Amino acid sequence: MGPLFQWENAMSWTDERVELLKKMWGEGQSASQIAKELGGVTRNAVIGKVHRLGLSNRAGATAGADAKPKAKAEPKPKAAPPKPAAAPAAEAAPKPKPAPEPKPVASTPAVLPARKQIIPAGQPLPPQPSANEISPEALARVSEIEKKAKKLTLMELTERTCKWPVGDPATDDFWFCGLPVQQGKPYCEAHVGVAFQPMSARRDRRR
DNA sequence: CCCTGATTCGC
DNA sequence: GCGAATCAGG
Repeated sequence: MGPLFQWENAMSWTDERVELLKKMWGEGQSASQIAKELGGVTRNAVIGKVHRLGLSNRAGATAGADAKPKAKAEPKPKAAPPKPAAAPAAEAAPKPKPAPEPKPVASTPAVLPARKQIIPAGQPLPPQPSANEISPEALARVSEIEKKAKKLTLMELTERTCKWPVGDPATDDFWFCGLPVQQGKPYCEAHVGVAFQPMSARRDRRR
């Protein structure tokens, strides 16, 4: 018995796994994401497989014409093998780069510098979500993630932890989200959603 | 620091 | 064929 999904005894590159790999890679997913999804493999493994499959170039998969003007990685002369450098010299392909990731273009300079006058130093700053109508869905998401929040203290925050404050700083029911931040952002994905509003859902409610 | 893919080479 | 180690760039 063991009706659970088998790891094929060795996580080999089965047809299905390869298909998923191709699918995700085609969708622009990163190797690490694919590896995580597949499980049992590292991103290196994924990248290696991707190359072996010959779909290294996501944007320039021009079959039959592999352009590799890059010949790096050779600071380790272990044997100094001969390198028949091919000279493709065919760089005229514009980079379409589908970019499946929606970029709401947050022009907002973060929410941090509110009143630098009262901020001693090294204090993250409390955004304080309010006076704003956030999407109900976003709020719901936030409420949900707050349950999973790590509830870190100010000192426990790092560059990679969500700095979204929850609760009242004057009470002991105050903590920071602490979930993994979205790269480049000070908050986790959910909180980024409410922190950076692309300006919408703004109903001019004139009483 | 984190991330990304690219490449090499021993297995 | 596989993927860890390494490299290189963002």
